[in-house]
Order: sequence, then C-alpha cells, then structure tokens
Amino acid sequence: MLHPMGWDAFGLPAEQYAVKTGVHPAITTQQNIDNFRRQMKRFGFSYDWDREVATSDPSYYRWTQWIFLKLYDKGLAYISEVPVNWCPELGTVLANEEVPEQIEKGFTVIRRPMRQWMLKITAYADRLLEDLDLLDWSDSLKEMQRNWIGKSEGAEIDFEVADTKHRIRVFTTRPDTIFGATYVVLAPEHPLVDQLSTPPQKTVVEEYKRGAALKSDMERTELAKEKTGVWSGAHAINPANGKKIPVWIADYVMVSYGTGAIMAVPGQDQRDWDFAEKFNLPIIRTVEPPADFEGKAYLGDGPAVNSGFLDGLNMDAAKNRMIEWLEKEKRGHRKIQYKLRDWLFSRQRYWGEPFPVNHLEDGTISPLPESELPLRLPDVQSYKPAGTGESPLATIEDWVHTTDAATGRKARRETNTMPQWAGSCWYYLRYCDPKNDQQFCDPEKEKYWMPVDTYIGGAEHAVLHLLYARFWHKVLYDLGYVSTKEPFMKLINQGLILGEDSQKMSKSRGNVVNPDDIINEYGADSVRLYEMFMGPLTQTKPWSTRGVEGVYRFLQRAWRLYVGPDGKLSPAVSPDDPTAEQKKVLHKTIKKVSEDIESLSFNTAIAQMMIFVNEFTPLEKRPRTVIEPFVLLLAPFAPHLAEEIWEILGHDKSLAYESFPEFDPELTVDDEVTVVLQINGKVRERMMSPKGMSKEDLERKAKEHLTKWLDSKEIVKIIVVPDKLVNVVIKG
RNA sequence: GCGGGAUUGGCGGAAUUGGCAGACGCGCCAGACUUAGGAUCUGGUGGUUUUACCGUGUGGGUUCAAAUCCCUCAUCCCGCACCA
Repeated sequence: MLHPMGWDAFGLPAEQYAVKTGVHPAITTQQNIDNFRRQMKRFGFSYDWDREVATSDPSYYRWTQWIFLKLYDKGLAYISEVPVNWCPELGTVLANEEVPEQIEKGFTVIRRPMRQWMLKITAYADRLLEDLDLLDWSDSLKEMQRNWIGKSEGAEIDFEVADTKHRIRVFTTRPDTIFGATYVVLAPEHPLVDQLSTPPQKTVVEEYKRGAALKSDMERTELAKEKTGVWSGAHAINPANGKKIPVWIADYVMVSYGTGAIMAVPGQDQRDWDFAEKFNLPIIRTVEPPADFEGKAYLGDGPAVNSGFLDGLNMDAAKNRMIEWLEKEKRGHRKIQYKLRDWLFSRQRYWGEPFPVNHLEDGTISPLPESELPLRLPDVQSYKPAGTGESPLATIEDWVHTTDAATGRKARRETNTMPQWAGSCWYYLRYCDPKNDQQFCDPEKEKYWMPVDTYIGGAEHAVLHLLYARFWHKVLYDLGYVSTKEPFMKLINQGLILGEDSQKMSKSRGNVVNPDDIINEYGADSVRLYEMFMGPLTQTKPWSTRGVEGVYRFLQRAWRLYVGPDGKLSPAVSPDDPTAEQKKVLHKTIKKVSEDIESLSFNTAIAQMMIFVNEFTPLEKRPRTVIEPFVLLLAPFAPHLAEEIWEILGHDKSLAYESFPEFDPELTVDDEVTVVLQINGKVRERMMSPKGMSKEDLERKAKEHLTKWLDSKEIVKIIVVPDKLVNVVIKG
C-alpha cells in the first residue's frame, strides 16, 4: 500500500503574496508546506513521508518540463494567438475558472488576443470520453466529464453567399431542419464578417463588433436574456431550397464553438425563435408538433413538414437522409463536434515551470535537449508582471537572451510559464519513484504500483484536474511510458465540512475551525474520530464541536475499560475465559469494523465500537482475550490512544506490528432471533425463535402467539420469511 | 434552461436482493454521587386525543408488506450554461 503526500506548490496565491511583500515565493511556499506537514503529523496521518514531492522543486519540475517536451515532439503543444482573459490590474492573463474570483475582488477582466501555448487535448476527446466506461467513478462525476467534453453529432454545411465567391460553413445537429433555415448568423469575431458587410451596413457592423469585443464572456452570458444583432447586408443561399436568406451578425453565436456560424432555424430552436421574433425574420416549422403543443420552437421528434423530399420522415431518418443528400451534392458532410477546447497552457507569471524551449531569431522554436533540464527559474528583482502582458521573467535580460544549445544560435527564452495544473498532472506517477534522477519513474515501479486504486479528492477537481491528468496519462501511455490507459480507477469525492452554522467556512463569516485549537482541546484522536463519525465520507456536513465532545467521551470510556484511575492496568481486566455472548460481541464488532473500513463507512464502524465499549463498561470482569483485540480495531481510528493502552496492557512492541484481528463467521451469527408477527402487515407481537426454524414450525408457533388476534377470523393467507417475520392476512 | 445528487426525530446520521423505521452520537428530561457540577454513572427520549392510531419532502400507484420499486409535484445542493 502506497499512501503518499505531496504539494501542488506553484500558483497564483504565493505569487500574489510575493508581489505584495517582495518575499520570494519559494520561501513562503516552504513555510506553508512546513506548516501543513506539521499539522498532518500532529493528526498522526500515516503518510509515507519518504515519498513527499513538491511540484515547485527543480528535481520535480525537471520532469514536468520533460513531459512537456514529449508533448511538443508529438505535435500536441503549439503556439497560437487566442483571445484570453486579460486582467490589467494584475497585468496577467487569467484562467476561465479564476475569472469570477478576481472580478469579485474588484478587478476588471477583458478579452484580448495573445500569443499562447496550447495543448491539443481535443485530439484525445474521443478516448477521454470512451474510457470513462473503464472507471469506477460516481455517475455524476462521469457525467460532468461527458458534458465538459460535450460530444455532439451533426453536419457541417456550406452556404454560398449570394453574388460573391464566399462560403459560410455552419455546424448543426439538426440538418433535418435545413428547409426551415431562414437566416444565417456569424459570430462577431468570424473572419468573414468584414468581407461580407455591404458598404451601407459597414458602420453598424463595425460598431456592433466593437461593442461585442468590450463584453467579456461573462457579460455576454449575463446579458443573454435579450438577443442583439445586426444585418450584414449580405445574403446566403439555402442549399436545400435555393432561397436567399439574410446573413446576420450576433453575439449569441460563439466564435469558439463549431465553425462560429450557424444556420438559424427558429421553428426548431428557441434561441433562433427569440432572435427571429425580435428582428421580424420568418419562422417556418419543419417538424410537425403534436396537436396539443403550445410552446414556440418545437425541439421534439415528429414528421418533417415544409421540407421537400424529407416530408413525412421522423427526425432521425430525416437527419440521415439530409446528410446523404449533402454529401452527394458536395455541400456538406457528417461531423462530430466537441465542446472541449484545446488547453490554454501558458501563464504570464513568475511562479510556475519555465517552458524548456528557445525562440530562434528566424521565428522557429528549438526545444531544449534533455541534458539541459531542468531549466531553472531565475531569481528576479520584482515579482510584478512586466505589465506588457509578459511575465516578470521577460525583465531579466541576461536570462532571456541565451545561446541555443542545439543549434548554437542566438535565442530568446520563452518567458511564459506553465499553469498550476501542469505539475499536478502526473504527480501520482512520481510517487512510485520519487527520487529517481534518471527518469520520471522506473517502468518496473510504474508497473508495480499503477494504476491508483483509490483516489480521494475534492469535488472541485471533478473536471479540470482529472481531465488534464487523464490526458497526460494517455499521451504517456501512447509513448509507452506507462502501462495503464487510465490513471485513477476508483475515485471518491470527500464531502466538504461546513462551519457550525452550516455555511461554508470562511474567515469573513468567522466560522472557521482551526485544527490546532481542537487538537489542543481534545487531542488528535478525538478530531480524527469525530471527522469520521460525522457521517458518510462523501457527504457535505456541518462541523459540531459538541459532536467532538461526544467522541471524546467515548475515547475516555474506552480508556477506562483498560486503565484505572492510577494510570495502571485496571483490575477489572481479567484473565478469565469470556462467555459465549462476550465472544460474539467481539466477533460481530470485528466483522462490522472490517467491512465498514473496506466500504469507507467509518461512521458505522465507530458506532459499532461504541456498542462494544457500552457492552463491556458495566462489567466488573472484562476478559482480556476479548478486550485486547478490540484495541487493534480502535488503532486505525485513534492510533495514539490505542498505542498507549497497548503498552499498559504490557506489550513492549508497538501495535503497529500486530495484524488486524480476524473474525470467526460462526461467532457472528445469533442462534436465537426475534421474529416479528404481523396481522395484515401490522406488527402485533414478537417472539424469540431458534435460528433456522422451518416455515411450518414458524407458522404453527406464530398462530399460537396470535390467538387473541385471530379469534374466529378467516385466514386468507400466511407469509413466512424464515428468521424474519410471519404475516397473517385475515378477513373481517 | 440542461445534467447529476439529495430530502428520515430538536440536530448529525442508521436501516437498500422490499420484511421490527430512527442503530450510534449530540441535545433534552429525570435520578444517583456531591458543598458544588459544564465531571462521572443510571434510566428515559419520533408524534398524538396512548387498549390504539399516525409517521421517512408532496400526491398517487404496485405489494401480504414500501424510507427502499414505479409515476407526479415541490424544495435544496453541486456542476454546466446562447455549445447551434
């Protein structure tokens, strides 16, 4: 079993702190790591600290850079001009998921094209989708990943622009509705917008484009209620019926999805309907809605109408027929489209992995040879971004200007750094072989340990981290460096612990619980035990200090089971043989605790241990052969206390060397059971009965018990469930 | 809007091939010990109009029997969101 811990140590918070204070992020990062490690050790978590890694350590990021070079060699890393979330105050580009947080802090975020590294995760879209089936993950998590990848099947169709040589290519999932396409829409950023706008419309179009560029993605979405757009002045030809239809520019079409252009079918699409209504564009139904349909756009299935040769066909048949026609006429083709975009892989920051590449004077890129790795982060005077959109690295002249080792030519280093996700994409592989300086992981060790059997993590990583890591893993798999298709077989999202007020813990709400304080008050074992006792691991639940007191009392009772007030072995601990009943309690407890640990149901395992302690506390004589194994059951939950009890019991070796108790299945079953007696499904009596009594005997015995209820009533039916119940159905 | 999950005492939760609803803990009530109790121990604790009836978000259904299976609606949480 491998149970390691490491630190995803690059990233924005350390960098922002450095900008504010001038302290090197490596120093604050180290302090934070030391503090976290101290707290974890205090809890007694049994991590293998020999395998600790930190992504900001050059001996680690050397291999992050190495993997990047593999991606580059495979053509999966490229540079592109893409619109990014530019934050002028921070002087940096933000990841989509960082935008809301920064806006909340009062910063502005605008879209601006910039030269960026991209990773071609889209090349793996299909496999990332399909291989989800191999995984033992929750349905909701798989569904989130599926939605994120967003596969949809449809067609790309070319619309000729009237009186020009231009063609507008659109993507649609509903080629069957093409006869109802009454206009075409281009995203404001679509490259054809300028060429298609007719002179009289030029001004309005230009104005509209400017307005759209000022809006961030967020604002566009928020203003989604009211559709906006302008006519370009141009017309397109509907390839299905040869009709001239207007070409509009509107920001409800996104340039980054599909082809950045759509054919609008208001009859079958609510967004198009809204737009058509507002701008008085024609609406034609091409699918017959049911007679009682009262909505506007009809999205459901039905026979095609107003659709020429498609009329009468249902949706699927019409789609296929239309695609066949388009392909035959060379006006379009079947197309699978993904929502997933390529991964924007550079940040204009200091505190991240430097890219191991040089830019030569002729504009070509020269990857660093492996022997040059790691390419270390240089020290800088100021952590403030260069302000030009470049990272602080750009200000260090003697670092930026270098001689390319591969070609001997003058070169500039890449001044972008990698995003925080980079290091966390493969750390689980490094755990297998953390000190290796020849390779990122010895293949033998990789084969031995991989894949990760159980990955317990926060739900906040449901999509991004888990998708990125799966992507890198698949690339490494294709290159033969890892032996499994998927990195994480079973995945558990632990639930968030809320504040005592059932709100998210936050400093501003003042409901934060500091582990150090609670440990000081109740001890590490109480906190561990309480956190497991609160409820199912995966569930979000509120903290309760009273609840900690409860388990604290339980631990004290457990202690007193063995230890007298003088701190020595209690005289109640007896060498006598246990009764059969006492042995049964022990074995039932071993069974329950073992099985519940396996299924991560720690709360019910602890409940069973409480029952055990409640059972033995009142006894004057507590047979040692029964209560001693219990210490070993308690040990994984409350290791410190268990270890002390173990010592007081007279052992000179740590209980860590003992094996976990095993139960005797025969001793876990009761030989007498309570059988419930029902009349018409209602519980009327109960009786004790030996386990395994035959149906006939049970029925006879039940009737005796129920005489006062049965009286002279007519018995319709008797249901007997052995060892459980007897239900007598009577009439009258 | 789409997708996923949830809803059980005053509270956290337990019970899932359909078979005793409320394990265990918190809180609360009563008692014991005590100068004292925010310590410890013992007993009690779903509700009600208490021979019994009602009760697992709402309303219906299947069944001898439903927290559990089916349908309806409501509320809450998480994720995505003008993805054509």
